[in-house]
Amino acid sequence: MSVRVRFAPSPTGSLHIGGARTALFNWLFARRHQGTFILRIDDTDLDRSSEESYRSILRSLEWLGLNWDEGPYLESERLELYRRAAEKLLVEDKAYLCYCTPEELAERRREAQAKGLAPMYDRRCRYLTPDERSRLEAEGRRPTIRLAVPDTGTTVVSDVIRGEVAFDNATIDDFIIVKSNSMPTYNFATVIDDHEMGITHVIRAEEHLSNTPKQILVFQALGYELPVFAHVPMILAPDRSKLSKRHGATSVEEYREAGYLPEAIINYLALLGWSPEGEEEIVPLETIISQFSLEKVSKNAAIYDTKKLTWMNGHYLREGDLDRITRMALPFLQARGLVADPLPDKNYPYVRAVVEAVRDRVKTLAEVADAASYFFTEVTEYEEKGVRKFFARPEVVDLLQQAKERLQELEAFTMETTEKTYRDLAAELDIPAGQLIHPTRLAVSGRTMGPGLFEILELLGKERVITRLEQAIAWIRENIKGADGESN
RNA sequence: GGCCCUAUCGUCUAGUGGACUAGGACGCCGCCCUCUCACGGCGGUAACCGGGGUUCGAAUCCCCGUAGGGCUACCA
Repeated sequence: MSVRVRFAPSPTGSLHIGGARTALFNWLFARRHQGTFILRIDDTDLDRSSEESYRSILRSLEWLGLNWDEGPYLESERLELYRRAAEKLLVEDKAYLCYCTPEELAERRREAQAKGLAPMYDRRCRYLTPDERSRLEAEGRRPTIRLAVPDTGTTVVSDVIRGEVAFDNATIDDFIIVKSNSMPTYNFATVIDDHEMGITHVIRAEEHLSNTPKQILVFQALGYELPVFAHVPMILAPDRSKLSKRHGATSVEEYREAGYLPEAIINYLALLGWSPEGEEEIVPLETIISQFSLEKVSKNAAIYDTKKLTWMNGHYLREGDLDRITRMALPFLQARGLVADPLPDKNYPYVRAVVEAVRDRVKTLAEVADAASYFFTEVTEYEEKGVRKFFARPEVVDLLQQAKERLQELEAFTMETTEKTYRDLAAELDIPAGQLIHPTRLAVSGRTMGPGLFEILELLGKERVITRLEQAIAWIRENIKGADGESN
């Protein structure tokens, strides 16, 4: 039997990293077994579902490369299926109409808790007489449908990751399967869909483990065959609490906007709760797919660690195909107004070269843009620390002046020729090359760190280098006391 | 409160009774490389939640605590 799995988010927010990992594990499992990965949207909660969330989730999945083979199916478009199933259970007396209102239920729940009792539904509508029923209906009450749960016996969840987990039926409520607005509840719709869609493996977050016996009861009531269950551990925020917005970036879209690469997120997420055979942490997707197995998924909840993700992102940024990285960096450069949008084709090679020079020393696409600014704009200020260190020396104006003159004579302005010029000059002056290099970097970039100086010079080109050198000399003369040997 | 899951360095994890002096990765620290910053290389720091068992032997099996998490909704 071929594998069929599904990812079934509710469209009540953007895809967060926990959901992304659940989707990833389903996707990996499908790909590993040449199965089918289905996307289903569990939008039975009319109040909380939104079109924007739906679009955002699809966008995130696509961006991550978690392509689905079927769907997206919307539960809200499959209501007839749930209605028929509920009808069948009603006819077979496996479910019943309940006329209690939410207010009444809340009140009884509150009372039970006050007495220290388990806040379970008291099943009062389970054995209503026809008279009682028509009286309640006459009151205009809109009923829900509840499953008639056996009060004895146990329901065992057989879970690939956790083994056999037994639940005492007596602890399970006669839970609602159809709401009074005739929408099915999650525990009902999910069962029918999993059955109808021929889902063979239900891979989902651990928060659903406790719901599973209820679903199994529905499977059994409907006479459906059970799928295999696998409950993957939750992903927790750094303070061990459940993930939420107050923990900073938790949605896939936020990571995308912060300049993370999909392959880094995929690699990182794959290692959160699962581990490959070797000791290598940078694992190509093909390897992850070929090695992925539910049995190797760990049981304990994981706390996500942005530091490791960032490290991985830096790796993929450095190693990735340059054209692709450049394309991905482009929006970040444009957002800062550094390059035109759209970028004229003739400017592409320069942007590409800048990205190449800069990407070795940053970890995100946003940082690529930050580190590249002076390749696209004038240098208007010099880093304070660098000024003190390199511009404040009395001989610096003379040094920059000499360097400028030598560079001016250059025909070919390349990494090699500029470096030779600097090395030779340093040798002639009998000073370490650094004394020339550091002030020059500050002069042409405004910064004390960055790519190798000669790489910068070649990229900037002779004209801009000379101009920036002159500007720096003027700036020093104006701002640094006693900078010019002859002025006092 | 009831039910369920989980428990190895700060974090992600390897580990399925002897190969454990507990391995790897991120982070952090140091050194090397070097025009700076990174990269890279080398080295270091750091963990089996506690208590009882079982066993010749326990990180590994069992029990009890404790801690964290989940479910207990006309949310999913």
